[in-house]
Amino acid sequence: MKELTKAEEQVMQIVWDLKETNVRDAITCFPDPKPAYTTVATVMNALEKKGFVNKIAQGKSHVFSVKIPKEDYSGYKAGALVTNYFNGSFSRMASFFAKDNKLSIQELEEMIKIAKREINKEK
Amino acid sequence: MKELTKAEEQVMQIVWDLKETNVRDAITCFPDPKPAYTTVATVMNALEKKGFVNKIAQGKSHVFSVKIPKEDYSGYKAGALVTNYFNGSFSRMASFFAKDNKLSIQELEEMIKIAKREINKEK
DNA sequence: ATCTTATTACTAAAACTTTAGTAGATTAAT
DNA sequence: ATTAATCTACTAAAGTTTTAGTAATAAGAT
Repeated sequence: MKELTKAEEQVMQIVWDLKETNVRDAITCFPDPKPAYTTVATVMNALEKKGFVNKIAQGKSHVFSVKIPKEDYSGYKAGALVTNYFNGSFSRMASFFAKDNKLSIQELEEMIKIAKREINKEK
Repeated sequence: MKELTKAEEQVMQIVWDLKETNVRDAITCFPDPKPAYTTVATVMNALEKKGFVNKIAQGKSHVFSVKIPKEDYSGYKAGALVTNYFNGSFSRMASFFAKDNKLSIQELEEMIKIAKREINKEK
Protein backbone atom coordinates (compact mmCIF):
# COMPACT_ATOMS: atom_id res chain seq x y z
CA MET A 1 0.00 0.00 0.00
CA LYS A 2 1.40 3.37 -1.03
CA GLU A 3 1.51 6.15 1.54
CA LEU A 4 -0.42 9.35 1.04
CA THR A 5 1.18 12.72 1.71
CA LYS A 6 -0.72 15.27 3.79
CA ALA A 7 -2.13 17.11 0.81
CA GLU A 8 -3.06 13.90 -0.97
CA GLU A 9 -4.78 12.60 2.13
CA GLN A 10 -6.84 15.74 2.47
CA VAL A 11 -8.08 15.46 -1.09
CA MET A 12 -8.60 11.73 -0.76
CA GLN A 13 -10.82 12.24 2.29
CA ILE A 14 -13.06 14.35 0.10
CA VAL A 15 -13.16 11.72 -2.62
CA TRP A 16 -13.99 9.05 -0.04
CA ASP A 17 -16.75 11.29 1.22
CA LEU A 18 -18.30 12.05 -2.14
CA LYS A 19 -17.55 8.65 -3.67
CA GLU A 20 -16.82 10.47 -6.91
CA THR A 21 -16.26 14.07 -7.85
CA ASN A 22 -14.70 16.44 -10.31
CA VAL A 23 -12.13 19.03 -9.33
CA ARG A 24 -14.58 21.92 -9.03
CA ASP A 25 -16.90 20.13 -6.64
CA ALA A 26 -14.02 18.88 -4.54
CA ILE A 27 -12.84 22.45 -4.04
CA THR A 28 -16.14 23.44 -2.46
CA CYS A 29 -15.39 20.95 0.32
CA PHE A 30 -12.24 22.78 1.35
CA PRO A 31 -12.32 25.26 4.20
CA ASP A 32 -11.32 28.81 3.33
CA PRO A 33 -8.94 29.81 2.02
CA LYS A 34 -9.66 27.41 -0.79
CA PRO A 35 -6.77 26.12 -2.86
CA ALA A 36 -6.37 27.00 -6.53
CA TYR A 37 -8.14 24.86 -9.09
CA THR A 38 -4.89 23.62 -10.56
CA THR A 39 -3.58 22.68 -7.15
CA VAL A 40 -6.41 20.28 -6.53
CA ALA A 41 -6.18 18.97 -10.09
CA THR A 42 -2.49 18.24 -9.58
CA VAL A 43 -3.14 16.32 -6.39
CA MET A 44 -5.99 14.38 -8.01
CA ASN A 45 -3.65 13.27 -10.76
CA ALA A 46 -1.12 12.20 -8.17
CA LEU A 47 -3.84 10.14 -6.49
CA GLU A 48 -4.59 8.49 -9.80
CA LYS A 49 -0.95 7.71 -10.39
CA LYS A 50 -0.77 6.14 -6.94
CA GLY A 51 -3.83 4.05 -7.72
CA PHE A 52 -6.17 5.56 -5.13
CA VAL A 53 -8.72 6.93 -7.60
CA ASN A 54 -10.07 6.22 -11.07
CA LYS A 55 -10.15 9.02 -13.58
CA ILE A 56 -12.87 9.00 -16.20
CA ALA A 57 -13.43 11.64 -18.89
CA GLN A 58 -16.93 13.02 -18.63
CA GLY A 59 -18.08 15.91 -20.77
CA LYS A 60 -15.37 18.48 -20.79
CA SER A 61 -13.90 17.44 -17.46
CA HIS A 62 -12.90 14.33 -15.55
CA VAL A 63 -14.60 12.50 -12.76
CA PHE A 64 -12.41 10.97 -10.08
CA SER A 65 -13.85 8.04 -8.15
CA VAL A 66 -12.71 5.95 -5.21
CA LYS A 67 -10.53 3.04 -6.19
CA ILE A 68 -8.97 2.12 -2.85
CA PRO A 69 -11.73 2.14 -0.21
CA LYS A 70 -11.21 4.18 2.89
CA GLU A 71 -11.39 1.02 4.98
CA ASP A 72 -8.35 -0.41 3.26
CA TYR A 73 -6.25 2.61 3.98
CA SER A 74 -7.66 2.96 7.50
CA GLY A 75 -6.65 -0.60 8.26
CA TYR A 76 -3.20 0.00 6.93
CA LYS A 77 -2.75 3.15 9.01
CA ALA A 78 -4.21 1.62 12.14
CA GLY A 79 -1.96 -1.41 11.80
CA ALA A 80 1.09 0.81 11.46
CA LEU A 81 0.08 2.85 14.51
CA VAL A 82 -0.40 -0.24 16.68
CA THR A 83 2.91 -1.63 15.52
CA ASN A 84 4.91 1.53 16.06
CA TYR A 85 3.23 2.97 19.13
CA PHE A 86 1.50 0.19 21.03
CA ASN A 87 3.96 -2.68 20.73
CA GLY A 88 1.77 -4.37 18.20
CA SER A 89 -0.92 -4.93 20.78
CA PHE A 90 -4.36 -3.62 20.09
CA SER A 91 -5.54 -4.14 23.66
CA ARG A 92 -2.67 -1.97 24.76
CA MET A 93 -4.15 0.77 22.62
CA ALA A 94 -7.62 0.08 23.95
CA SER A 95 -6.34 0.35 27.48
CA PHE A 96 -4.71 3.63 26.60
CA PHE A 97 -7.96 5.07 25.32
CA ALA A 98 -9.88 3.76 28.29
CA LYS A 99 -7.48 5.23 30.82
CA ASP A 100 -7.62 8.62 29.24
CA ASN A 101 -11.38 8.71 29.58
CA LYS A 102 -11.53 9.03 25.87
CA LEU A 103 -14.15 6.28 25.75
CA SER A 104 -17.74 6.67 26.78
CA ILE A 105 -19.56 3.93 28.67
CA GLN A 106 -21.47 3.31 25.50
CA GLU A 107 -18.30 2.78 23.55
CA LEU A 108 -16.90 0.49 26.20
CA GLU A 109 -20.05 -1.62 26.20
CA GLU A 110 -20.01 -1.68 22.43
CA MET A 111 -16.44 -2.93 22.63
CA ILE A 112 -17.40 -5.73 24.98
CA LYS A 113 -20.17 -6.77 22.66
CA ILE A 114 -17.82 -6.82 19.69
CA ALA A 115 -15.19 -8.76 21.58
CA LYS A 116 -17.66 -11.36 22.83
CA ARG A 117 -19.10 -11.82 19.40
CA GLU A 118 -15.64 -12.44 17.97
CA ILE A 119 -14.69 -14.86 20.71
CA ASN A 120 -17.79 -16.91 20.03
CA LYS A 121 -17.03 -16.97 16.34
CA GLU A 122 -13.83 -18.84 17.05
CA LYS A 123 -15.48 -21.60 19.04
CA MET B 1 1.37 18.98 19.97
CA LYS B 2 3.89 19.41 17.18
CA GLU B 3 4.02 16.77 14.44
CA LEU B 4 7.16 14.75 13.85
CA THR B 5 8.50 14.15 10.37
CA LYS B 6 9.45 10.62 9.33
CA ALA B 7 13.14 11.08 10.07
CA GLU B 8 12.42 12.78 13.38
CA GLU B 9 10.04 10.03 14.37
CA GLN B 10 12.61 7.37 13.63
CA VAL B 11 15.18 9.06 15.86
CA MET B 12 12.58 9.78 18.52
CA GLN B 13 11.63 6.10 18.69
CA ILE B 14 15.25 5.39 19.59
CA VAL B 15 15.29 8.06 22.27
CA TRP B 16 12.03 6.72 23.70
CA ASP B 17 13.60 3.29 23.73
CA LEU B 18 16.84 4.30 25.40
CA LYS B 19 15.31 6.99 27.63
CA GLU B 20 18.44 9.00 27.01
CA THR B 21 21.33 8.76 24.62
CA ASN B 22 24.05 10.62 22.84
CA VAL B 23 24.33 10.75 19.08
CA ARG B 24 26.91 7.97 18.82
CA ASP B 25 24.85 5.45 20.76
CA ALA B 26 21.69 6.34 18.88
CA ILE B 27 23.42 5.55 15.60
CA THR B 28 24.12 2.00 16.70
CA CYS B 29 20.37 1.46 16.86
CA PHE B 30 19.92 2.19 13.16
CA PRO B 31 19.79 -0.64 10.67
CA ASP B 32 22.46 -0.61 7.98
CA PRO B 33 23.24 1.50 6.14
CA LYS B 34 23.67 3.75 9.13
CA PRO B 35 23.22 7.48 8.67
CA ALA B 36 26.09 9.91 9.07
CA TYR B 37 26.87 11.21 12.51
CA THR B 38 25.95 14.74 11.58
CA THR B 39 22.65 13.62 10.14
CA VAL B 40 21.51 12.17 13.43
CA ALA B 41 22.89 15.16 15.30
CA THR B 42 20.87 17.51 13.08
CA VAL B 43 17.68 15.58 13.70
CA MET B 44 18.34 15.47 17.44
CA ASN B 45 18.64 19.24 17.46
CA ALA B 46 15.37 19.49 15.56
CA LEU B 47 13.76 17.30 18.19
CA GLU B 48 15.06 19.61 20.87
CA LYS B 49 13.74 22.65 19.06
CA LYS B 50 10.35 20.98 18.82
CA GLY B 51 10.43 20.23 22.52
CA PHE B 52 10.51 16.45 22.30
CA VAL B 53 13.89 15.99 23.98
CA ASN B 54 16.11 17.69 26.52
CA LYS B 55 19.70 18.37 25.61
CA ILE B 56 22.27 18.35 28.35
CA ALA B 57 26.02 18.89 27.92
CA GLN B 58 27.89 15.98 29.36
CA GLY B 59 31.63 15.67 28.97
CA LYS B 60 32.53 16.62 25.46
CA SER B 61 29.18 15.67 24.01
CA HIS B 62 25.48 16.07 24.72
CA VAL B 63 22.95 13.70 26.13
CA PHE B 64 19.44 13.86 24.74
CA SER B 65 16.66 12.61 26.95
CA VAL B 66 12.93 12.10 26.56
CA LYS B 67 10.90 15.19 27.29
CA ILE B 68 7.58 14.27 25.69
CA PRO B 69 6.75 10.70 26.70
CA LYS B 70 5.93 8.22 23.99
CA GLU B 71 2.46 7.80 25.48
CA ASP B 72 1.66 11.46 24.90
CA TYR B 73 2.53 11.30 21.27
CA SER B 74 0.89 7.90 20.85
CA GLY B 75 -2.31 9.29 22.25
CA TYR B 76 -2.16 12.25 19.96
CA LYS B 77 -1.61 10.06 16.91
CA ALA B 78 -4.26 7.55 17.91
CA GLY B 79 -6.75 10.33 18.51
CA ALA B 80 -6.07 11.78 15.10
CA LEU B 81 -6.45 8.39 13.47
CA VAL B 82 -9.79 7.72 15.15
CA THR B 83 -11.01 11.17 14.21
CA ASN B 84 -9.94 11.01 10.59
CA TYR B 85 -10.53 7.37 9.78
CA PHE B 86 -13.09 5.96 12.19
CA ASN B 87 -15.59 8.77 12.53
CA GLY B 88 -14.26 9.62 15.94
CA SER B 89 -15.49 6.35 17.34
CA PHE B 90 -13.00 4.09 19.03
CA SER B 91 -15.37 1.15 19.07
CA ARG B 92 -15.65 1.49 15.33
CA MET B 93 -11.93 0.99 15.16
CA ALA B 94 -12.12 -1.93 17.58
CA SER B 95 -14.75 -3.53 15.43
CA PHE B 96 -12.58 -3.06 12.40
CA PHE B 97 -9.67 -4.84 14.05
CA ALA B 98 -11.90 -7.60 15.33
CA LYS B 99 -13.44 -8.27 11.93
CA ASP B 100 -10.09 -8.51 10.28
CA ASN B 101 -9.03 -11.24 12.68
CA LYS B 102 -6.25 -8.97 13.71
CA LEU B 103 -7.10 -9.62 17.36
CA SER B 104 -6.34 -12.79 19.25
CA ILE B 105 -8.79 -14.25 21.77
CA GLN B 106 -6.39 -13.14 24.44
CA GLU B 107 -6.50 -9.59 23.22
CA LEU B 108 -10.26 -9.61 22.99
CA GLU B 109 -10.56 -10.93 26.55
CA GLU B 110 -8.07 -8.36 27.70
CA MET B 111 -10.20 -5.70 26.04
CA ILE B 112 -13.32 -6.89 27.86
CA LYS B 113 -11.48 -6.76 31.16
CA ILE B 114 -10.28 -3.25 30.49
CA ALA B 115 -13.72 -2.07 29.44
CA LYS B 116 -15.43 -3.60 32.47
CA ARG B 117 -12.89 -2.08 34.79
CA GLU B 118 -13.48 1.34 33.28
CA ILE B 119 -17.24 1.01 33.42
CA ASN B 120 -17.07 0.17 37.11
CA LYS B 121 -14.84 3.14 37.76
CA GLU B 122 -17.60 5.45 36.62
CA LYS B 123 -20.21 4.05 38.99
C1' DA C 1 -17.61 32.14 -36.57
C1' DT C 2 -15.87 34.68 -32.79
C1' DC C 3 -15.59 35.39 -28.04
C1' DT C 4 -15.81 33.78 -23.39
C1' DT C 5 -15.35 30.40 -19.95
C1' DA C 6 -13.91 26.01 -18.02
C1' DT C 7 -10.71 22.41 -18.03
C1' DT C 8 -6.41 20.00 -18.64
C1' DA C 9 -1.42 19.00 -19.33
C1' DC C 10 2.72 20.62 -18.49
C1' DT C 11 5.93 23.09 -15.94
C1' DA C 12 8.08 25.26 -12.23
C1' DA C 13 8.60 28.17 -8.11
C1' DA C 14 8.37 27.92 -3.16
C1' DA C 15 8.45 25.44 0.94
C1' DC C 16 9.82 21.76 3.59
C1' DT C 17 12.58 17.55 4.76
C1' DT C 18 16.57 14.80 4.66
C1' DT C 19 21.21 14.15 4.53
C1' DA C 20 25.73 15.26 5.34
C1' DG C 21 30.02 18.21 4.75
C1' DT C 22 33.27 21.68 6.73
C1' DA C 23 35.42 24.43 10.08
C1' DG C 24 36.28 25.12 14.61
C1' DA C 25 36.32 23.66 19.43
C1' DT C 26 37.28 20.28 22.97
C1' DT C 27 39.32 16.40 24.89
C1' DA C 28 42.79 12.58 25.32
C1' DA C 29 47.23 10.65 24.41
C1' DT C 30 51.90 10.86 24.02
C1' DA D 1 52.28 21.35 23.90
C1' DT D 2 51.62 18.94 19.70
C1' DT D 3 48.89 15.51 17.55
C1' DA D 4 44.86 12.68 16.90
C1' DA D 5 40.15 11.86 17.60
C1' DT D 6 35.54 13.34 18.62
C1' DC D 7 31.95 16.43 18.77
C1' DT D 8 29.15 20.59 17.68
C1' DA D 9 27.42 24.56 15.11
C1' DC D 10 26.64 26.13 10.92
C1' DT D 11 25.64 25.63 6.27
C1' DA D 12 23.94 23.81 2.18
C1' DA D 13 23.03 20.36 -1.42
C1' DA D 14 19.63 16.98 -2.76
C1' DG D 15 15.20 15.22 -2.53
C1' DT D 16 10.25 15.61 -1.83
C1' DT D 17 5.90 17.96 -1.40
C1' DT D 18 2.90 21.72 -2.12
C1' DT D 19 1.05 25.16 -4.68
C1' DA D 20 -0.19 27.33 -8.65
C1' DG D 21 0.80 29.64 -13.27
C1' DT D 22 0.65 29.35 -18.42
C1' DA D 23 -0.58 27.68 -22.74
C1' DA D 24 -3.44 24.75 -25.22
C1' DT D 25 -7.92 22.75 -25.88
C1' DA D 26 -12.72 22.19 -25.78
C1' DA D 27 -17.44 23.71 -24.97
C1' DG D 28 -21.13 27.23 -24.87
C1' DA D 29 -23.13 31.81 -25.88
C1' DT D 30 -24.25 35.29 -28.96
